[in-house]
Amino acid sequence: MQFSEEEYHIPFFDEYGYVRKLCPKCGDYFWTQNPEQAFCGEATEEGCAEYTFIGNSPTRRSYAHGEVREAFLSFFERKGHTRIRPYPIVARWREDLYFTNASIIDFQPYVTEGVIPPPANPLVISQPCVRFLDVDNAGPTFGRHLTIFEMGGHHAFNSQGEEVYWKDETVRYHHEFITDELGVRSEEVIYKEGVWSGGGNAGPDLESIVRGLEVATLVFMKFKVVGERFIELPIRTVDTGYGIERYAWLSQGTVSCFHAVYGEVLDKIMEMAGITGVDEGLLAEVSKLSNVIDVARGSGRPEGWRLIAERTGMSREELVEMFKPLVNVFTVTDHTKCLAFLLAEGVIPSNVREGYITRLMVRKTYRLLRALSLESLMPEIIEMQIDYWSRDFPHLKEMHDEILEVLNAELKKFEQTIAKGGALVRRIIRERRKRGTAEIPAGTLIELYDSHGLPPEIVAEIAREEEVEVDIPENFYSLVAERHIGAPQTVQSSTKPWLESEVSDLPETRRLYYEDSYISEFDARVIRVLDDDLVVLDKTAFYPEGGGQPSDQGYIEFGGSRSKIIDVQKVGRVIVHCVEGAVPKVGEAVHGVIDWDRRISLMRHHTATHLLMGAARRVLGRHVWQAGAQKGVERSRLDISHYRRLTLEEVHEIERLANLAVMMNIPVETSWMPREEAEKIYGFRLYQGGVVPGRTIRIVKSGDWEVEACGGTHCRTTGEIGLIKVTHTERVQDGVERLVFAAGLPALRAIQENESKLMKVSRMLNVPVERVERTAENLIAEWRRLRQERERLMETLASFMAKEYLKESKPIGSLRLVLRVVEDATVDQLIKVANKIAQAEPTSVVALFQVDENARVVVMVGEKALELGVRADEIAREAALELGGGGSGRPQFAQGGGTQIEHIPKALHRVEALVSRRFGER
RNA sequence: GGGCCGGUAGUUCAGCCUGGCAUGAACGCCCGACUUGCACUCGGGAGGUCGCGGGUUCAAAUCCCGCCCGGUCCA
Repeated sequence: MQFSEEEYHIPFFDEYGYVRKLCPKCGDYFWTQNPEQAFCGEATEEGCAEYTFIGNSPTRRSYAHGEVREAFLSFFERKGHTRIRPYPIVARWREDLYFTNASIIDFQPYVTEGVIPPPANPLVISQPCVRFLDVDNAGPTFGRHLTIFEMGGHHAFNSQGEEVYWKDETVRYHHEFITDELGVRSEEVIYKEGVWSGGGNAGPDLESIVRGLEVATLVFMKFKVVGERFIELPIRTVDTGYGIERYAWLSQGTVSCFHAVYGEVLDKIMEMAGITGVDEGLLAEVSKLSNVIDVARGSGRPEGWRLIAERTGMSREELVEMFKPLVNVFTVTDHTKCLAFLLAEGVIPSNVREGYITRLMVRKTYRLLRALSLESLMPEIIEMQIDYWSRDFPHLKEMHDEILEVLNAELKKFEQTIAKGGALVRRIIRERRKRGTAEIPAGTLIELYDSHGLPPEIVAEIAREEEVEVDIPENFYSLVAERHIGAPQTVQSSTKPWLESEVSDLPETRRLYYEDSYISEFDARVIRVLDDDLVVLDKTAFYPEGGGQPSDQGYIEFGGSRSKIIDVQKVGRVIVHCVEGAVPKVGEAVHGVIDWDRRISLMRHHTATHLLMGAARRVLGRHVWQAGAQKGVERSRLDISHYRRLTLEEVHEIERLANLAVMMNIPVETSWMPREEAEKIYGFRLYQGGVVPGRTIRIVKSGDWEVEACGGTHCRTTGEIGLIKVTHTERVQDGVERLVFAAGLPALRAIQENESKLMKVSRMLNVPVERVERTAENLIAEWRRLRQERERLMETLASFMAKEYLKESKPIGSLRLVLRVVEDATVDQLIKVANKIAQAEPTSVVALFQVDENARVVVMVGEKALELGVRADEIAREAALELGGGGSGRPQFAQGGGTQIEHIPKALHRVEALVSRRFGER
């Protein structure tokens, strides 16, 4: 996709004498005031330019990170923009993203699609953004890419009725900011044409480039992307992104962006890593070319390496060796800030979603620190980041303890993984060494990573200690990926998608349950019947399934008949009832009655969910978020994010606090509020239940205990819940704990059921309840003692039996045959006896039979007999054959058996015949 | 959400593929010898519902199915 010149040719360019040129290197069009400018001037990977601001700033003065932010925000405030506070970096209000990766994300999709008005128009914001996609670039590119950065955005939302500003003004604002405000000479600013698309939207954009560095992208979002086609949006959005860190870098002209932004944090990490006296001049040369060479990996464009060799007189290998630790420090500096921010917003490292990304980042940082021998200092570094950044983001300081708690728990886990894996690797090496080959094949390497989480570098490191070299295949990670292809993706089928069009012409159903959640009977009129069992009414008190609350049930009466309502669903703005039995006609009046026992129980459970959520946050910490919930009539469940298994004490405390909230009999207030107002008052913790669409949202507030955006039906006061009992907890995934609980009468029932069980046990033990525990302990101890006692007796008995049986043995040649059926014995016992006989008499051949529903035979051969060639497995097999079964074992010991117990005599005879035939005459 | 690995003595594990004695291994623990004592070393000993529940089989730690618990990779 490409846009025509027309899309970019704005009056500003003509007025300022800009000309449009085509860059022969990267093939992009750009606008410049300098007719001599040959290339686009951006330090791209293609090498259209190099950084010329290093040690040579184009701005009037140098700006610290915070100064750029403030200069940007106040400049646009003066230009009539309203300053907006930044949103969270965890984009909990969106289902398609984990993190806020641009300032416009804050306003998608509701504002950009016209569902709700923007908080201000135009507005300006400096939004911290997280881009995990850049995780491998953050560091090696000297700070051009960062996993966490601030995006300055001035946004205008233009609609038919409200035209704010569009392309020309946007570029003029930007130009004024960069020239008048920051003092960059106008002819140094190049605008490069581009096409932006993302999040289902698209539009032309202009990138602003100064001395090789792209410092801003000015996007004019005007299309919705549907398949291959671009459809004009009703709202045209000015979506600008100013790289706050890049402006700071540009203005300071430091050797890296990290030097410009991270101040004392970078200094301290450098100091910890023992990196001192880096040749600034050399560093500057490498930095200037960091767009075309990757000094950490030794990769990049050959002409880049040639150039750098010319300027520095150093080879690629020398440079890599020298710069690798430095780049590692950059990467660590970036990642630890990102982690501090993520953990501050309550992300728990886990094996799913944003938690997994966070875990990956913790582990990568740990590995890098390990390479610098600093792994034990990771908490300290994170603490430095908290300290440094809380000047601008005070919530970091507030979450200080929880950030470190979660981090330490995660580090401990990883250290355990490594320790366990290390032992495994050493075992594998020893095992292979025994078989002659010590090296570790690629397949094993992949399995170690995939199943045991051991990165190949760590395996190699351990192997080196064992003096084994490991070859890591180039395409290691694609080999891992190969193991995962063919895993079928389960697609959830949505229920009756065609239904929406069938009812979209109908007016919104009046929701009586929101007017008064205690309405249990109502009169209404049928306005549509579909499919012979789906009924739409003009108004209803039946709650449709939603927000984890199941639909109501009950019945409707009309014209003398009564039909059950078995399901209620919301389709768009219309509520559809699924009827069992006779169906009313369109226009008919119906009387609806809700199954009130069911509904009131659901209401108790729903309100109880909110109270438990509030309790969990109080007991476990503010990192706790709802990760899912399902209400039921008898039992409900609430999934919460937490970094370790809940202890019984914690569960009891949550239970206690929740019931305290019940006893306080707090009024539960529900109200409809404009989204932006609610967010302002209560913050984003409103969205515990997940995404809540719409311009106004329903707020359910239980005093100071808990506030959530929620569409469910609730009790009037918390006291109506009566009782909350957590019946069970489980771990649904790493970092998510499930509380299963009951509210109201089912809670009482749960307690009574437990009591019944306890009483039953107490009766069985014939002791009072208070003594049950002690008695059970005694019983177990006694059972243990008896089992050991029995073992000893069996042993004694076996010795005795062995002696007796040996006396009655029959000599055959030089052998002694012990052959008999033993009454009331177990196979284990027979083995013991046979063992003792064989040990006492080396010439013995023992075949002992045991009979119950089946017959079994144990055969044991003494040492001498074995030397003579008696084969226990042969005897066992032949005897068992006679019994209609099979047998096998080793020459010295074997067993067999069969179902035909009537053939025992034949089997006995066959054993004797076999032994005498083969060994009789000797 | 899906894939893979694992659950056996207090701990780390072997045995499982190919069903047939858990005389399992190492460390730890207890007793004894050596030693002033400790450590080391040597000798002896205790310690197991083989995660749980079904099934197949004469016979299951081992094979099959389900569940529980832990680890790990991917989206």
